Amino acid sequence: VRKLESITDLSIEERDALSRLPLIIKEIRAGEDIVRYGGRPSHCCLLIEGFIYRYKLIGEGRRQIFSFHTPGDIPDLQSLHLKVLDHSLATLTMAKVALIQHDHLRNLNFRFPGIGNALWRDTLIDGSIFREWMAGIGQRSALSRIAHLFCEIYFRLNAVGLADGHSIPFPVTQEQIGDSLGLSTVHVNRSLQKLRSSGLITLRGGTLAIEDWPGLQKVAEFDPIYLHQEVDARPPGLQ
Amino acid sequence: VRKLESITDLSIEERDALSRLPLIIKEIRAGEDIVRYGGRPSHCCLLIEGFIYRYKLIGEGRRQIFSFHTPGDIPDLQSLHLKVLDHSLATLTMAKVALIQHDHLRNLNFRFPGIGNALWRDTLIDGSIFREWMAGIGQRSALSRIAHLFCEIYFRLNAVGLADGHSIPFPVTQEQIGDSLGLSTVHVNRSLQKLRSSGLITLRGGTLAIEDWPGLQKVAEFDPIYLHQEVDARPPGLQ
DNA sequence: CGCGACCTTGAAGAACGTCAATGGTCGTGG
DNA sequence: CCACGACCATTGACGTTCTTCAAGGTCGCG
Repeated sequence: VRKLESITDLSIEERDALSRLPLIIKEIRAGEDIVRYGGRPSHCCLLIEGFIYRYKLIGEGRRQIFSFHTPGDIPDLQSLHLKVLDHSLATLTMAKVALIQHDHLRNLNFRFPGIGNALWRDTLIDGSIFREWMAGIGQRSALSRIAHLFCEIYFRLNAVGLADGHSIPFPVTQEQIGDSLGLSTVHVNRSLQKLRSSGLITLRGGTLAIEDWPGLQKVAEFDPIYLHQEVDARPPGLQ
Repeated sequence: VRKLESITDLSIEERDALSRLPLIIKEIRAGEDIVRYGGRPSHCCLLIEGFIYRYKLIGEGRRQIFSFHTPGDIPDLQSLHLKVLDHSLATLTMAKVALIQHDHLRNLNFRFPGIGNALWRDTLIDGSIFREWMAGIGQRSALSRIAHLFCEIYFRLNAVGLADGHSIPFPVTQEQIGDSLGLSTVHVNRSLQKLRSSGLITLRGGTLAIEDWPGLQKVAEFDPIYLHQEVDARPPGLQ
């Protein structure tokens, strides 16, 4: 649970206070909304297990996905300071989340500014990732965008120890990939085939395998600086 | 200078502490970088006068602009917690900025958690705007994107009292509009002509006039919820 | 007056979207 | 165990949006 802490920053024995936070554990089925656009949540949502994503509906039947989240993330930390939610949060797979009351978190921030800063930092990284996605959607080709998404997800999962060699779980449909990158399903499909036939990746049954990291990174123009990883920023596990 | 405070949140007489902050005032010519990608600034930059923008270079000769900033903004507040800058900051016009040392700000946050929270909130709104832009670039047509940009800028300028009736200063070239929305200059030009001939706007010599707010808002599908304006969120001045 | 920065215009083409149909896989229920 | 349906991946044909290239045109300024 407190792997969140090791991700963002080194804390002292204030992790003691963290571990005493009252949590409400909740299981949610795949494909359900957790909180909705316009809502005014009174809790934050720490992801313990599974995958979730954030999105917003635009006009008629169009959807933009902003981010995919992996265990340890608190995707709606922002609701601590923004009263009304400007997007929705939904599950990709079945997920286990821990709800934390805003009041408790605020109290914690007050008593331990170090924790507050770490959380603040976390929301800033969130923003940095948005910028990178924006740049990708605005400037990169479809092929490059998809490759970039794969690089990022692999990198992030690897950082929290959820990569298995050069493979990661990636339970995202082609439609969802399209909605996250501003592409149609059909075009995602065709681009994926190119990535596959170039021997860069394999993607099947919710598992993504990076077959050629340098090659993929080159197609993606992936530079992980925007993820602001604290520590060694170790290069992905494949040798 | 402390109009920043009225924007984000109501502060007590901690505005006293704010006004005692040591500032370094600096004037910068139009079209210059203030801080660069990869830098490790030790100051934050409060914009007092003029317009500036944030951007990142992608691949060969492509550029993504993330945001335009108006007086009162602190565009690189994030550098307080993220050591290395993942994008650049540059002036659109001549600008006057106040540099504030990180240490001083951190100290202030420590002594007045209320200020810290307000600043945090500010960075969260920043992130919210990124999400909206991302959605726009990913899902909206060129016409709609441009209209949306105009709505946002007008709305923000109006909120800080810089709108003059239905006109605002908008010293942005068509190339820069294109770079911010993921469009080519040529296409921006053609789309602008459509907006003009529909009688929605006029844009000349760095001044943008909204001729038909409801019409523009409709084309843009503009919903200001994402700007998280505190107060009455008064509708734009044109009655 | 002339130069540079910006806006405008036309034509051709690439990248990507839409529509529509087919096939694969998996879980569920008969 | 098999059949069915739901969901997802795949394919082809065709259309649109947007890009690229290239050439003027306008305006302000030294």
